[in-house]
Amino acid sequence: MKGQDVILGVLLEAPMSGYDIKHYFEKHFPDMFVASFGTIYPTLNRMEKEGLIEKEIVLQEGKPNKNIYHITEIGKEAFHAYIQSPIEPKTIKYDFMMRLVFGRYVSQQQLLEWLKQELHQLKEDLVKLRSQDEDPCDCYCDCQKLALRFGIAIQQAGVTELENIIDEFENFGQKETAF
Amino acid sequence: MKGQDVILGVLLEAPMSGYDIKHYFEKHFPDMFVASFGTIYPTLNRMEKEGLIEKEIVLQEGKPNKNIYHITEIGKEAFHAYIQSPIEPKTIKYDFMMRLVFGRYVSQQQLLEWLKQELHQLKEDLVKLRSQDEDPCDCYCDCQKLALRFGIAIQQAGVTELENIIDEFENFGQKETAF
DNA sequence: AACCACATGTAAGCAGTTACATGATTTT
DNA sequence: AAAATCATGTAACTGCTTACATGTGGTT
Repeated sequence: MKGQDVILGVLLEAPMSGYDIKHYFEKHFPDMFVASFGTIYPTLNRMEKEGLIEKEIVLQEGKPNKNIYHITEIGKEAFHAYIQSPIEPKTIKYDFMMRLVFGRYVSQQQLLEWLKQELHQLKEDLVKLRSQDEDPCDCYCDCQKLALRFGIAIQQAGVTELENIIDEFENFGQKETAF
Repeated sequence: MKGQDVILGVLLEAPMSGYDIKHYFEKHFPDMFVASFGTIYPTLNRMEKEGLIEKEIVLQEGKPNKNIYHITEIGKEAFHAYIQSPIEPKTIKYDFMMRLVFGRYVSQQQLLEWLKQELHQLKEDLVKLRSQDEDPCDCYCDCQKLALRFGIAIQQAGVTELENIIDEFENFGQKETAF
């Protein structure tokens, strides 16, 4: 799964600009895929050259022009090649987890700060996912609801466990260093 | 967090070869960090040149020689620079989740297969984590136990939710297409 | 006979990031 | 006056992957 595959997937739903695509990613695929403009724009240009997508320049007043891309037949074929390929194993780079593993090399205060920081982040993400789940504007198909539900379950578990860990830490852990 | 930082972290615990480091990663950091030999060996060579680590060649009989690396003072400083830098946001590339989102473009059979496949994978990973948690040979510090506990909680939630989803799918979902 | 574990390494390539450049409009 | 939103793009770089090369000894 690379940028191209995900871009084709969203263009299958509706024609969009690179700018739109990035915001679509951020809204609908948090914790699934990240892409910066530096990836999206060059990828779109390459895809257009290869005939996977076609550009339509939309003139706007007071705003820069938009390049609206729509998927071609060749693009649809490329998407189906992806969707029928074997699922790639997930890859995670979870710095917070690494910090935990290396926790013995920092102070208890530092560790607690990290825990609280991560909890804050997880909670924020969870709120986003839930609001998306309840939003009737995004007319999700059942599959998208499934993905959302799966994501929420995992996120919720992370929040709960972190809360427990922080609780224990504040009630027992800190004392060990304090005395 | 890049390869170098994690390598320094494990060398802080014990001197190791590149081969050992990879296996250490796989055992202790599943779902946190992945690195292939193609990353590890060149990184180790670069780090040696920069004076972060030092090599000791251990001759072995019947086996190839080993390059055992140990961390230097400069290496320890580099590790502390990492551990005191702000935590990087986690990055995930979760193909399975993407497939779910794009699920409407495939058959119900395909979707169910994906769900079962992912459940199998998650369960396998969970078993690994649990066996590590119970293994007294790896004398973990409290922080490592915390990391493990956090990882297990998330993994367990994924397994449970997927099982529910598959259950519902087999009892209701399939009928819609079958009749 | 084939394959896996042990052990290290190189070369080519790729996907993606960061930082920069441009520039109007709207909000704080 | 400053910052954010809208909108696209390039150039330099980096971190990593894939595939290959090499070779012994033990297992199936």
